Amino acid sequence: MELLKGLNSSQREAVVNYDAPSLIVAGAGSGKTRVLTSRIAYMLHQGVPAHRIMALTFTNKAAAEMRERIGHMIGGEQSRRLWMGTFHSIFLKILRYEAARLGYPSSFTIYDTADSRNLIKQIVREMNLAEESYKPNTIQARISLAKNNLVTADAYEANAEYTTEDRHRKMPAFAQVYKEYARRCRANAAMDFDDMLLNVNILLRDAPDVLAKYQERFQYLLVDEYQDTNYAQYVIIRRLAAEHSRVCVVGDDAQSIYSFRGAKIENILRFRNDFPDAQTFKLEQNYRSTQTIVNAANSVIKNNVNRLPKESFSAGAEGEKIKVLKAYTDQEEASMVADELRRRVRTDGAAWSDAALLYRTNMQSRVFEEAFRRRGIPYRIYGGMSFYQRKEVKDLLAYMHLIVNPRDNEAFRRIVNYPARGIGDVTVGRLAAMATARGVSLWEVAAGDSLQEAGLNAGAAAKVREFVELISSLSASRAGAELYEFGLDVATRSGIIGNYKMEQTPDAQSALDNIEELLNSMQTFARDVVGEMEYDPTTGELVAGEVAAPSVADWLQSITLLTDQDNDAPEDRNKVTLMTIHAAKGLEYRYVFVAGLEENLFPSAMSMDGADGIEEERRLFYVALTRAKEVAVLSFAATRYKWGSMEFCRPSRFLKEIDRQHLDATFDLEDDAPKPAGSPAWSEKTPAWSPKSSASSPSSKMPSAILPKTTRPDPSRFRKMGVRPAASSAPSSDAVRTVADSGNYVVGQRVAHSKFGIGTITSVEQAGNDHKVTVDFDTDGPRTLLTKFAKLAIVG
DNA sequence: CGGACGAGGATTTTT
DNA sequence: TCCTCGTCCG
Repeated sequence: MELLKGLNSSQREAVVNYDAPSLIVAGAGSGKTRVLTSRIAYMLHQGVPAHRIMALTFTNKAAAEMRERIGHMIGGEQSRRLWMGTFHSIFLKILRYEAARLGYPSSFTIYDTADSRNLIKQIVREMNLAEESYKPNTIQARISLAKNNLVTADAYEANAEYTTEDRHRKMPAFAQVYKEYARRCRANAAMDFDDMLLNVNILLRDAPDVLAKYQERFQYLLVDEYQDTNYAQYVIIRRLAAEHSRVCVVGDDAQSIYSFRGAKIENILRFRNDFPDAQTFKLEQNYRSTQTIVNAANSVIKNNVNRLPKESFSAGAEGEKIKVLKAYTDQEEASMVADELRRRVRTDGAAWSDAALLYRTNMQSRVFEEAFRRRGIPYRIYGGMSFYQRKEVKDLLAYMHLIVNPRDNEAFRRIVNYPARGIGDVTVGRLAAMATARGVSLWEVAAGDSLQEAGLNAGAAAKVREFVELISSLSASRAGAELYEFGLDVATRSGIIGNYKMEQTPDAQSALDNIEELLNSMQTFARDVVGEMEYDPTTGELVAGEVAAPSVADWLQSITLLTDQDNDAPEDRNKVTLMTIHAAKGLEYRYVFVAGLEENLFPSAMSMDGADGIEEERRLFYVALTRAKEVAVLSFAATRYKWGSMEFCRPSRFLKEIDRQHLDATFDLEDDAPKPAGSPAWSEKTPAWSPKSSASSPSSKMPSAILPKTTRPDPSRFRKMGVRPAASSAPSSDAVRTVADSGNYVVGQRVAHSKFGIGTITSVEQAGNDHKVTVDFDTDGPRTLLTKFAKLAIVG
């Protein structure tokens, strides 16, 4: 049969035996995605209705790719009806649909990590707790851990073990903070990431009819990257599968790298206990990498105790030995890596995009950026500040959130005085006091007629009313308007655009670029969604036909869980990829460079106090190595700058764990005497879900997302295309100004956009001081753009 | 009330 | 080193 062609025998077994619980243990590069997509396609082919299948993936990108591949195999009509996505995005749909059962409006807001940390900070302040011992990050991590283990605030408070532990950790009031946090989220009609999973569990536990409905609906469950699911996700699966589902989980215990986020490797280790009649399929042949790389990776991972027996092998070429680069400083490391990379790519005639540089922490990227830039090596960085976490984007989104969900107090606070409109802390404090007293939202107080009673003077009250007026009128205009029009309306009338335009700085311009990008995404979304079929989440039946016009709420929903990936901008092609190893999961490159192989960096210092921690770091190293198809190069430095001061480093123990026969090192690793191994004694009686002491100081940064460092158009592009930059709101040369002011935007004019390419203007409209033009792009279709954003260039 | 400036603190990984 | 928070002044 066509679908099974080219599969090896174990892959084929894993595909055709779809009617019983299955554990597919898939080593790195073993064709896991292929098996998963083939299995689904095969099921569809055998007559399983698409709407009976739920496939859970680790990222949205993975889901999109699988959907596309299945579409090719079996047809888009069916693949579109599959429920495929991350736990969060799939269950968000169900949560919106069933929100009422949980006492939420279906328009509830989703708080990202920054939102929830702000709220925690505020609560700690309000409760007058010592900020030294109640660090927001610590609190957040602990709340997250509790939720991931399905411990609600009330359950937490009632558990003496937890509260005793909190007293020891000098946070006796933690349970109260947790309770208040949960209360406030609910009052704001908001859920954080962890709430989504927790609430799904509550829903499935407390609403038997809902449970039965979805059990009936989803009779086939597939879970990818099962080794990285947490307890909450595990219970969801068990609940849904309890009636008659066939669960198929796919994963590799050797690649479990998310325990800091609550992932439980035990889920995959114990699958066969949970489903005693499960069949196991092992995919051990690695089709990705050379024998050297696979064997080297095996030699490292065998140092882990906690693992499923499995030996992956490669039938490919033996390949080059793994080169190890030793540098004296982190700067030199960057230079050596950059030189080596350039040499490889050039001599092999490879593309820059064939190479990736992986590191343990985001902060390591900086020196490499410099080294690459100096050599003119094109690169792109995944990670760092995500697009959706930029201030200007969050501000604009806060307006939309407040409009969609007026109960969202956090959104209210964020924008009530941004851009500055004279509503200060004192005023907000008075509003908040009354809101608390009356048990209503800030918005309700602000929009009510008790401003005077709240203690506001006439001036403050007038400003608040003006703000209320603004939001109300924006809210009213949303009904008739197109998505993009509405977004533009918000950005303009809120004063955000004007505010940045006044600044006339590069930062402000970049903020404007980002706002434009956001507005463009509304346009793209609207265009993509219109005409899509709409299906009932419960039955999978076609609802009312095609989606006519998406709402703001639809759009917000689509972006809240959109984190990274997806943003494959065309200008990012043929560049070296720089990213953390975590971000590299699931990807592959011909050349992989892994930098910073030093004790306390990789393995990270934070992981040193337990055997589990080191094993996870080792798995992370395993993941890093197995990203390489042909060549792996490892590097480390003897000294490294940290917080401005120099530190000495020893080579990572992982280097020594690699079988020497696979290494090409011009020096003796043993020269640098390894530190005595960390004591393996870790506490025996921590509660199953309880954080180890180290787990409570998580990062304050939340990187993710891949955006090019700057989104500014590269001027050289214009030169090459024989065009010149047009209207710019930034200070610009006279020549440029002339182009803009002389109204060169006329119908029929050919123009270039840094992202959408070249197109023809089909309409021009005056919009205040600016022009609103519609451009029919040659490759990308028609779009409405504002010339004030200054990304259009006149061609010719 | 809002902006500018200075000091001090922080860095593991992210759906 | 860089970013965030707090304080001070207009």
